[in-house]
Amino acid sequence: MSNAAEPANIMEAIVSLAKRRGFIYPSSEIYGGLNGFFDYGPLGAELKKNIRDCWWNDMVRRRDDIVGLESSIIMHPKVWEASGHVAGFTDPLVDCKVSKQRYRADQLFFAPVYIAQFALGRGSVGEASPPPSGFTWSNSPIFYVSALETENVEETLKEAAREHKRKKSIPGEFRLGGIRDMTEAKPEEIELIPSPATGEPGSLTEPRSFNMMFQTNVGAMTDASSVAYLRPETAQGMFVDFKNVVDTTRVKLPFGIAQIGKSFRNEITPRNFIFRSREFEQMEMEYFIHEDADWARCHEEWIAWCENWLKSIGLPASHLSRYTHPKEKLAFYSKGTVDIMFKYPFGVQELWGIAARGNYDLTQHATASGKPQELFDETSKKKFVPHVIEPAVGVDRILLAVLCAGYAVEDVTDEKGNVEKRTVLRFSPRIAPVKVAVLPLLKNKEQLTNRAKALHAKLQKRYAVQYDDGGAIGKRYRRQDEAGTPWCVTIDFETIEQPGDTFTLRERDTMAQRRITESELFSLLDEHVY
RNA sequence: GCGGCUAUAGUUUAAUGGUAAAACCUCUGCCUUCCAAGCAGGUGUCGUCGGUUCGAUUCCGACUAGCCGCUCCA
Repeated sequence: MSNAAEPANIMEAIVSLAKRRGFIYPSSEIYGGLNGFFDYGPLGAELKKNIRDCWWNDMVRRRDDIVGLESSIIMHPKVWEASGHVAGFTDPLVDCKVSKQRYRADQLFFAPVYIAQFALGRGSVGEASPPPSGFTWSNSPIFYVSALETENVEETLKEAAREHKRKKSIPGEFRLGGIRDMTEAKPEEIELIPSPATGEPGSLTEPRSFNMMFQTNVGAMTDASSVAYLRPETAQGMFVDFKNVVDTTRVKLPFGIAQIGKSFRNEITPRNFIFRSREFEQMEMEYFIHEDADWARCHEEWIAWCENWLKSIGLPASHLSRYTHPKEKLAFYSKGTVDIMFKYPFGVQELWGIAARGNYDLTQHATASGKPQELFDETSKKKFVPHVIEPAVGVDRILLAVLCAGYAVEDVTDEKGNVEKRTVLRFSPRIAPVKVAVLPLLKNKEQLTNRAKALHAKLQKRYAVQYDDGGAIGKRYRRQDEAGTPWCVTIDFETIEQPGDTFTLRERDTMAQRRITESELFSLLDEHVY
């Protein structure tokens, strides 16, 4: 059961297998591909659908307190203003071309420096304190200084100015012009501002803003009034439709609204296969609770629920861990966020975020829309805005996790003692793209193929199954191993010659074989596929 | 967006300034009584565009995509 693949190459092997077996293709490949986008092939589409269905069934259908929703991908642009995405998604960045350092423009401060000189010119500049008698300030800045955001930016900048004066032997008093950050720099100033890394000007780029929301235009006109965004998260749909759900579905606190759907983020660096892509699918649920409810307990319950759900689709507990966001890094409205982490081959990464968001979102939308988002408390006779616990997970990240966790290359020793490699994807039967493969032992015996086709047709009504009569039986077993099919049933001579109508059931993980009847097979599937 | 490395069949890899090879996979046929058997066939515009050259898959440049490191990840 050893994992023969080198850890360093394991992602490469998984990407290669995913392509070869039809799980995942690069998007638009015949045109050279498109960075950050992927297509799901026949097996990938089944796998992904199964993950969605498991989640939807467990989260919505098998609970009495959660209802489903499908909101539109393009929503009113004001939704994203209220949610903070229009402002908060813009992170202008500045690069230093020499040191290759990158800074957030709003965290990189600069100031022009003026030097006292004899009063030869036409008066002082700016709003500075009066110059010493007999001197006036230089008309234009002699040089610029810069500093990263610290507790005392002004002092740091002054220190930098003193240092520069000393190095360049510039005499006289100095004063700083207004301190600004790089987002406020004029184009002609960029060249003059020194890089914090080198201390020399000329290497900084203009601030470039990376708003991660994809923009489009709605309607025939392409102007400012038609701008709309592809949603960067599905959550806002649940908040915006909160009152609709409350008014039309008889839900009572605590209750949740769940949604599965595509979201879009123009990521600067898509990386790690489908882990961070620009078009991805989210499964989010907003669980609304009373403002006086014990949110911390509810939060913990949802974290545990999510962990158990991940285990139920076959992710090993050994690969799961928790990361609690430090208080000081939380958004001001957040009471706490815990990420369930997964040990991917490329590192331990965020899989499922469970955030206690207070009533921030509903309050924002109430303010922005002018429509109160309140419920009435019959006990206290007061209106209140519910708080929310939000478990948010990416389908694609789960799919990658089950691919990585299930992938194994084993050494198999045959009867003659030869060691061969067996590649297998150990998907849980719940999510496996193919539940069972139906194989006639031999292709050229009609009795076998007829019985096999009949069984296949019967299974096909309820389950994703495959019929395969190509090549030797061993090869077909291995082919199903690579597709992650948990069981194969082989129609052999015992099936048609012995009483009992039994088949060979071959298990993927152990390669063990046993006899099984048709009704036993259906019971087996019924037990494990739900 | 920056730096380094890379791009040959579906996959993994060769060779070569004179238009390419192997294995595996896949498909068709034959054969095959339980773990990638065998035989016979089929499937390739060397990522794209341009430059140098009599001639470029090979050398150069740009672009696109991938990997690694920065950066980013509300």
